[in-house]
Amino acid sequence: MLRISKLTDYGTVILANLAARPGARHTATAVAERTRLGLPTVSKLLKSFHRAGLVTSARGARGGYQLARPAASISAAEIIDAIEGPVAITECSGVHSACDLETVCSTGSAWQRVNLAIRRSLDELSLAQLSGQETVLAWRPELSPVTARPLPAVRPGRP
Amino acid sequence: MLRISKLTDYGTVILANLAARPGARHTATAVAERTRLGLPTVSKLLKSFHRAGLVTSARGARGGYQLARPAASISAAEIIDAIEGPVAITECSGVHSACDLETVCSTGSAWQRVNLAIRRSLDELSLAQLSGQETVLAWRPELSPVTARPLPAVRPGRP
DNA sequence: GGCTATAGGACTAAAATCGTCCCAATTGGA
DNA sequence: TCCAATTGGGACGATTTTAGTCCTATAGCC
Repeated sequence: MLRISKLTDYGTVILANLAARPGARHTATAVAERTRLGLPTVSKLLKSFHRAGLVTSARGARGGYQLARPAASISAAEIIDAIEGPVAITECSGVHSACDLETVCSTGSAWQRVNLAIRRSLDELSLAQLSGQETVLAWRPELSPVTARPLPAVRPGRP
Repeated sequence: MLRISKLTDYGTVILANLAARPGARHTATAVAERTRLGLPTVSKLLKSFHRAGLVTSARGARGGYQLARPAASISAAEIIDAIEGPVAITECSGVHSACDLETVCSTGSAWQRVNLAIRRSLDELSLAQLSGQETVLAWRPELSPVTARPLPAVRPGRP
């Protein structure tokens, strides 16, 4: 366990999809088609990303979304934050803890260190890396239309 | 988000409690009283720890549990594994992945690295550290009977 | 034999997550 | 100017996960 939610996982797929053509505007519908995810889901996630400032949007006809910044400068931590809120493996380990006995709670401070370590590795992982634009181990574009994601069938339970 | 479950959190409290007197045998009832957790919950968690080999047990009258190993050699990763199963932040990032297109999925391999980083920091954190036997920042024993946990009131929703 | 414990699993209740839908606001073009 | 396309925000229901309880069986001590 200790996993990111499915929504976050979808989110990375969606952002990776936008990252494939950073200059263009992408409608939620188009992204949904390319990723094989449900339109409502894609739409919802793009809204979250917009609120978090990771994508820019344009309304109306000819509207759509695009990355607000280069994929290399968007971190996995930001993606997770946008959808699930700040990373905190225990109640006490977040930045704004509800637990005011924290200074007394040695268990808490130990978890804090783990939390920081996780946070750090999440900060260091960029969308560019997640989308396979960097350090690609195996890249076979003929297997996926836009991103390097596996085919829909291998991810059971997709919408 | 990205947090361990409440049960796992309780689990560390329980193990820290056992670690306070490693030589003695502790009944589930006694641990429940000292930790202020519900007996059924404590009992269930101790069973899980027993199955995972983290504690030894003795049945019958005068029975009880005790740590199978020194607290310094039990890692946070083992505790989480015992209760939640192996750490894997995405479907694909576990050791035995269900996704056989993994070699094609560059997104997956990037998450794998994060997963390993998390795993590593969890491996390096010992129960001794979690229970405040090492690197204690603030230790005020008068505030807690056995462990360095905060008082019950500060953790809303405990059983 | 009777008391005290753990062992294992079934079961219920509560909570978080996921996915969908609806309607308002905005923009471009016929 | 009106219509079609598109995002913005939130409400809602369904599903899944997580928590917590309970019951019965088994094992050891006195």
